[in-house]
Amino acid sequence: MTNPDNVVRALGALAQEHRLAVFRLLVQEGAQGMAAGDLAARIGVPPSSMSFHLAQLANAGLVTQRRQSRSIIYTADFTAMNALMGYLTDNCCGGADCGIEAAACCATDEEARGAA
Amino acid sequence: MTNPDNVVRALGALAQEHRLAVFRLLVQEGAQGMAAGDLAARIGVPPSSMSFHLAQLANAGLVTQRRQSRSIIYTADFTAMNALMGYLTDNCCGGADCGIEAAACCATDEEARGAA
DNA sequence: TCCATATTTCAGTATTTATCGAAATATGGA
DNA sequence: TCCATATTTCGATAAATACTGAAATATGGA
Repeated sequence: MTNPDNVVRALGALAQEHRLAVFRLLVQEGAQGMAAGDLAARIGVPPSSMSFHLAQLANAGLVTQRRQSRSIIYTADFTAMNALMGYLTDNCCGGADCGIEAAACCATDEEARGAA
Repeated sequence: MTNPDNVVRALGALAQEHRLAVFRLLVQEGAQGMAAGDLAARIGVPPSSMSFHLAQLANAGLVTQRRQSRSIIYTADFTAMNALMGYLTDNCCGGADCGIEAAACCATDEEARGAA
């Protein structure tokens, strides 16, 4: 996530009403995640549209997916999210002491997927 | 910056190679900021293109501008940037204790503009 | 006033993106 | 195997965005 292309792709993925809502929902769900169909119902878009949006988020590395029986569960990738925010604030104010903090949100993605 | 529309606009503004580079440059410049023409030269795009991109960033509230003689100096709006990041991580993991930190980067915008 | 510098607006074109119904694919269970 | 559920892919259309040269606007100084 440390190269401009990936960051642009991630920001572009989030720069859309429905995808932003999906991502925030997944961030709030945490490691549990949510199935594609549930997301479609919750956000209020047809399954095919949700699939399109989820593909963009996944392509951008912002969400991961796992199959659970017939459903595909999507989970926010917190590591990617933190890297994204770190990129935006990188070397803030030329490195002067200005109180910047690298946001560390939630568990790492490996933990979120229950890799334990 | 706390409503989805504004956030989408801000993310869309950053989701473009040149604008992302401009914003990061301004973040690194801090309160000093940089003139539109200098930005165009530094990024390597024609002045008219830079103007287009700066307008998008300004419209999204990510940068502010001030005139200094014949030049227009652009400065990153750190307050907006922090609000943006806060929006993405809002209620992370359902509010469970997961180590989330609201990133506080650099000075507030008022301070950055030298309102003292 | 006149000129040089700095930036923005305009116009036209090419590219990308969002949308969603219908059809295709994949899984689980009887 | 056959059916129901869950998701994705396809196809076509509408809308938004990026790009940049030329012209317009604004400022500062002689």
